[in-house]
Amino acid sequence: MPVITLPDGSTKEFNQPVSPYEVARSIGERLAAQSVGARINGELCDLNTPIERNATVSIITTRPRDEQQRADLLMLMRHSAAHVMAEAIQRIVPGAHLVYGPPLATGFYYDIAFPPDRPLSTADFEAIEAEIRKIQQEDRRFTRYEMRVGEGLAKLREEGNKYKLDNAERAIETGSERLSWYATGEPGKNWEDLCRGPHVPSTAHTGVIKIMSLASAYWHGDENSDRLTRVYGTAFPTQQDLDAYLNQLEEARQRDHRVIGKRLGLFHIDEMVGQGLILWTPKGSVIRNELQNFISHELRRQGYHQVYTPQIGKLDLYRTSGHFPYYKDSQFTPIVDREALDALAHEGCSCADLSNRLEKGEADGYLLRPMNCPHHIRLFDSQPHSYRDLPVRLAEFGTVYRWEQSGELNGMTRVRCFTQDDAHLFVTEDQLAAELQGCLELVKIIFKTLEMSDYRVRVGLRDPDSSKYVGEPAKWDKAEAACRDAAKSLGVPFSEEPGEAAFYGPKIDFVVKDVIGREWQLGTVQVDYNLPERFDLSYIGPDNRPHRPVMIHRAPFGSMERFIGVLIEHFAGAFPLWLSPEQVRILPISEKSNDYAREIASKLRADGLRASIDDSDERIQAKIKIASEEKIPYLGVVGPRDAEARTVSIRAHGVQKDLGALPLDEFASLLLDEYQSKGERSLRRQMAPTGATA
RNA sequence: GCCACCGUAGCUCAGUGGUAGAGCACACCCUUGGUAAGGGUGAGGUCAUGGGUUCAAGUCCCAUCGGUGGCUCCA
Repeated sequence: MPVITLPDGSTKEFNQPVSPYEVARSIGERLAAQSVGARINGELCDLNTPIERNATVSIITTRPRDEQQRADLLMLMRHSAAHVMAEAIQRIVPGAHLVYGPPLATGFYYDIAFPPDRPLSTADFEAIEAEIRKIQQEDRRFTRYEMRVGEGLAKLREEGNKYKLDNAERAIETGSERLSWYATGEPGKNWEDLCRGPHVPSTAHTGVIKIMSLASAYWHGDENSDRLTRVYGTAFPTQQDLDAYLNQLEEARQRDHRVIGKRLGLFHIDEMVGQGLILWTPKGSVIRNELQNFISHELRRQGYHQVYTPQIGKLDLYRTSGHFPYYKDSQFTPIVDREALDALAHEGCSCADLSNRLEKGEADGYLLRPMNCPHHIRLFDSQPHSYRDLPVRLAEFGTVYRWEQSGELNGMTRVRCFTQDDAHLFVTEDQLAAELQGCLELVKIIFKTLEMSDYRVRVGLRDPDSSKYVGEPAKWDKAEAACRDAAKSLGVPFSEEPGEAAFYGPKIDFVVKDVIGREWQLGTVQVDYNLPERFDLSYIGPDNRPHRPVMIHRAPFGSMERFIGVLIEHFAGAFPLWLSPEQVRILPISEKSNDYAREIASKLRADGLRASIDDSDERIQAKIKIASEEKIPYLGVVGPRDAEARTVSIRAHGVQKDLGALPLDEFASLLLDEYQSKGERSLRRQMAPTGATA
């Protein structure tokens, strides 16, 4: 006799097992008609899952009441939409083998193995979507049936889809005692798919489905395994929901740093220079310089020493550090000097030989540096150190070079040459905790100054099953504990992720999302017991004996390129005053005021502001429009009235109106205050106290 | 690197085998206008590059280069 507890706390008793659908019907026919699934004791289930014991039941309908219900609805709908799409695809390409089709936060995908002679193309989308609509109109019920493990495996073997067989075996490994299928309609007669569910009641409940894109994916994510075609789609309850989503995607695209970077002329990537190599325009360079000055200032306060080291070093250096053997495939090829190369050529050494010898250390060369740490380590080690010297903190805006795979390159966020705001701290065991915290503090200062709050913190630990890490487990344990403790002291939630450590040590990463939802690691702080070992670093302790220092690698911005890429998206190109390439533009109403405008602009420039003037013969409306599109923070409009009164009429970016006039000197000093304070939009606030905003 | 798609004027894009287009930007002229685009004229393209098919290629095929979305990788 199950007693069903509903979300409002009320209960209903039934004298036989019931389904959520029947529970819904007992409440009202309309509810039942809108129902698509349920949470039974918190678990997402089919609408007709039998409930035999007392349970709490929450009905999921097409009219969600809260975020959780909406998420559940979308999950059910999209998971089911993936089936409908797969059925449609198999109607069009009968030889396609299904692999795996999960729902996602923004839609769903289905990995499918297509016959080599019939790959899927975007040209097929229209036909597939037409089939999808047919299947939806057929309104067939999602029908679940189960089999015992042995029986089920036999069925799958007979069907000859190795992928599904593999899915089943994996399910069994994780403890499933039965295998389940969902037919869209009648089992044995209609289309079906091995699937744990749950699903909506019928194909008519799968919402508005749109196929989004094609991609390739490796089976089990293993690049040596089969290459599958991943078909991405999405589904929403209504056309309006879908349109809103597509609209949102388009808006995100307009915020994309690659789009804004081009439109505002912040950086340039040139085919002739090379893939993944950023050319910083004068405007982009202003932003980078401001950020570097900002961080340099913080570093001086925290007792860092700035150093310069070369972009290149001997291969042996990176053999010692481990970078060369470990990351050989993602570095630029070593540079072998001319004499050595001539000699090798003379003895008939082939390219393969050379590569082999370089790898074995039988030939030497230079490497464009993939990391700055080896240089800093050698600099540290060039002098004997007493414990009294420590911590030694060496900082450098160090440019590094990495051969990223061409398919990975992405605007400023994934490049082949980038500059880290890098530093290496050489500390005693006792100093480690405090120094780690100091590093995290720095990252926090940066994120706060730039009003970036939407980030997550990841503590990257080693994967105990992997052999890719160097060093003794005991040291790893110590280092991981230090990272965990430091992260705790940060006061924000963090996740511990095994397998995310660097090869030489664990790390604390700050991860942000770009406009299309991809995650990028920015700031990072890493504890390293291993490189000091490899380079045999030491300092003399109070006991007059040598001790091994611990190293901290840290880069609060991460890479200047990536950080600024993300920053462009964060501000949608409308930078705060201190970062704006052009801070203020003076707009004369007509040619008659050009002289006064020039006078103002040169005064502002003399005060240290980045000021320009628009003395084109456009009308003032056009000048404002143009400046607004260029996202200039402040505009000074001047006409004869202002010239007479020695004032400037002010506009702020994102504020749709004239903020009134200020005397020239006052305007300049307010701008300077705002510039120096970084981030406070004080002038705008002062001029528009009613809270006019973007 | 892999799969799919894309590459036409500085930018955004139209152009399905038969004489290369539009808007914006740019140059010049008119306009001297007080808060989100005044008007006119003009210049600008070996249609990414190289091959091929064809009487004829921006358009079809192949290769290369570059980009986009994913996958894999990311010190």
